[in-house]
Amino acid sequence: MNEEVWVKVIRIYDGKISLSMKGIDQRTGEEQVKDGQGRLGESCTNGESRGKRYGDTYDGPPKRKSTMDAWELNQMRQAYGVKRSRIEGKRDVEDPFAEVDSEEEPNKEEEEDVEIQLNGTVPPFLAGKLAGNSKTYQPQKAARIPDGSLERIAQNGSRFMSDAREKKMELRKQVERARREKERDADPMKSSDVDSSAAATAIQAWKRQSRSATYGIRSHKSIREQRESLPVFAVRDQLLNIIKEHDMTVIVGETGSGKTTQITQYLAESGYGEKGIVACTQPRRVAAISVAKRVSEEVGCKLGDEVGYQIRFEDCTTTSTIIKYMTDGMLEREALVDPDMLKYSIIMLDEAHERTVATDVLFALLRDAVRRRKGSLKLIITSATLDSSKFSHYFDDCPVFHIEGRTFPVKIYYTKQPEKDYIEAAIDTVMDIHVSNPPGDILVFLTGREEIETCCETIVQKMSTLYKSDASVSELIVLPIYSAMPSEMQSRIFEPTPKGKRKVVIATNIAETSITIDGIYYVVDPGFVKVNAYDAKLGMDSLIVQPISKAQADQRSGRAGRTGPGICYRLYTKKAYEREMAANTVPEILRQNLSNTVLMLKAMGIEDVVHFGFMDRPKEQAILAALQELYILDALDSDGRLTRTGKYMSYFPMEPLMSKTMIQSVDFGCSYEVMVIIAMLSVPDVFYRPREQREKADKAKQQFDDYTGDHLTLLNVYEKWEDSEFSRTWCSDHYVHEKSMRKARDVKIQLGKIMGQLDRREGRRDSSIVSCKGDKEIIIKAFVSGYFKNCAKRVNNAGHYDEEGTFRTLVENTPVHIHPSSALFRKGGIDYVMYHTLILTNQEYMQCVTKIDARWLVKYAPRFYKQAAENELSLMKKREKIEPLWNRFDQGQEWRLSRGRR
DNA sequence: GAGCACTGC
Repeated sequence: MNEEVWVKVIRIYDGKISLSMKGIDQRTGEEQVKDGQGRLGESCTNGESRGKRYGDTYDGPPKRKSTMDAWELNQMRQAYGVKRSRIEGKRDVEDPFAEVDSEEEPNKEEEEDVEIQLNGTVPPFLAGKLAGNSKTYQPQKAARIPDGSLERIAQNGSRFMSDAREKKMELRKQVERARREKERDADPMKSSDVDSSAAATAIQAWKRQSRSATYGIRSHKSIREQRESLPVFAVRDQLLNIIKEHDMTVIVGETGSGKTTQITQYLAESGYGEKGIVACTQPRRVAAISVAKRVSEEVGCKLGDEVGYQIRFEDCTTTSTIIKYMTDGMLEREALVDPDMLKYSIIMLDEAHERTVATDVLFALLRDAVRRRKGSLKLIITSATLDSSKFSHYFDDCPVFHIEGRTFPVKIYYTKQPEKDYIEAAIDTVMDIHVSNPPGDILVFLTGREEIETCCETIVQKMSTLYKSDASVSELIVLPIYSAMPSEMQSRIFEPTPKGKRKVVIATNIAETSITIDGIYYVVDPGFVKVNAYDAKLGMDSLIVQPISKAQADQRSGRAGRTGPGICYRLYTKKAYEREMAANTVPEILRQNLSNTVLMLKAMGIEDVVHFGFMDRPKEQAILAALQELYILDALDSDGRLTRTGKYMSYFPMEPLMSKTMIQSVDFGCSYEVMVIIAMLSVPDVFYRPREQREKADKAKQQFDDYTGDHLTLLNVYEKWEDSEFSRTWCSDHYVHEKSMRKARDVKIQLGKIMGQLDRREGRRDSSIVSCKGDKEIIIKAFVSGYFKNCAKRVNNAGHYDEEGTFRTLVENTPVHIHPSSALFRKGGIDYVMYHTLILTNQEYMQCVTKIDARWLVKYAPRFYKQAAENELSLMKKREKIEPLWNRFDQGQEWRLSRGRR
């Protein structure tokens, strides 16, 4: 009588086995689940309670539904042994993801044996173009002579640093040993804190220096006197004439010329403000805010009235705003909705020589807008001396206007011989300056946090022995600064130096442009910088130490001449400067993943991205890789045109993988959770880990760890912070960066707003932001549907489970490892993982890792993955014979996986 | 059992 068909489902998850029954009730047509004891569970085909899609017009990825459904139907048929028509009738639901929340999935028994293969997706519009070249893709290098002394030093690194590192390791081992012995002997109630050990306190000595804050020197001149004393004032009329006669002008304004604050005012005064807004872009937010503040004081208005600023989370402008300072990224996003820049009568791209990606994109967009608007839009580009002719040529051979700067002369010293060890040389130079030169603070440029800390410690140690042997030596205050440092500590470098003492600031690149410190008379420049070299083929970031460019070297030495004549000690030879250094730093756009930029261009209606009018065109392969990525994400169709999904993705200010995940999460019914996690992923690392308190910090982090991995760990952190009512003390108690958390909250709010805009666009009445209420698996599945490209399997070279913990990426088969900071580090029972980024340091590491079920890849990325057929060899076994490729060679059969090695 | 230049939307 009862025609129910029940199937036994064995579920192996996290090492536990559960047994349940699954079937279809013939009377109701509902799918049902029984637990191991035969009790009836909740129906699981009903997708209604899940989040809804963007209304009924959402068309989704065109081929996905059918492919996926076919596969699923097949699986169900095999598992259930039910007639085709019956299941298909049941599966005929609107929502392609109706099944995603089912507790049990068919075919669980095969979980351990799933093999995943790449489909070898090549976008039809790129067929043939990807051939071969990608193998030869090399990231650009800054140094001109690869075998020069600088490049050699950069590659070998500092011997001093490695020795210091070894010593510290040894010290830590000793401390650890002592701690263990103490624990064994003494009573366990007594805390044996590593932090209080003598060794640690010695290292700590320099950190305890602190001083009361008193700020800067105020000028006694009136605002008008100050304005008229600036070099740019002398050429005011001349400059306005040139701008009047030409649509585009390049201005070479040296530091201290007053161009940033004055030119906008001149333009407003001469009537440009009546036809539209006078805009001025800055590469950094702090610059936009502080300049706007200064100018509003000069104009004598409230900030936000006639003079305002706009940055990502803050729009301080009104309808009466005439002069607007903004970040370049902000203007770039405005170009999405208003490519002709109709709001503006004149736009000044300030600090253009810094060549941020946003400025580079704006170069081409604004040049076109100026040409289209025929005289009603003007463009000013400010640049350093070195590129002015290149800039002029690019902007239709426009005039170049020079404004002298107001800085003091800087005497430059080079070393006679290349320095063997730049850290040691830097330390010695600082000590030398302090002992034998007249007063004036010192600024040292190093490449990273570790170098800076070691350098600080060594100088403090050396100084303390010096004080003892020579009482006449004045005190040297040692101050580190780098971006990842908490802001309270950063502000210490601005405190004026007490009389009779000297300050040495040891900084990264942050002091090159972002931060200006008063009172610097001496600059020590070893000539190196840490840069990100992005490998487009592997999708891997790596931080490498490189020689700086001439422009950078000059920028650094210029930092000594801001308050008086200064001296710059370059720890390299004059020959190295002249012959080995590149003239300019390689623009960011040539070193970066371009998928977000390409998506924006496509969203602006620019079809031929490869031939877009960049000033420095990125390598074709980098653009093609971006196009391919966008195609895989369904942001582009098979002709390379923007899809609806792609359009929606472009509304989000983040990389495409994230925006895709965000959009997909609505269908999965967990958009709230995904929104929080994405916000957390788009801010700098939230976990604070001072090196003297590592163990405490690690313990604090473990409280948040989720067994599935780091994505849900981040969610935990945010929710706990929210529970604490966004408390600052909660952050410091749990070793969490408050600055990052607050930014994450801002991003979350912004994401919510964008989602709301999408809802309105789709005419939806209910919000698409829905919570899955603790269903972890759904959240991870949503991420898989966007991040399927970033997955790895735990296998060794021979294709077996790797005992050492090596994974291999599914796309390029690159060996990678779980980063020690991950919640999954050294955890067993993990076959497949999804990661957020790859970073190359000592090893290739996956950062932010979560374990996944391999079949989700086939289910949610059917265009990209397929399950290996039973009669085929294991993919890993085949790798011994076959080269896995995204078939770049054979246009005719581009859906085939790989090509035999002949 | 290890290491995170710097921005921006």
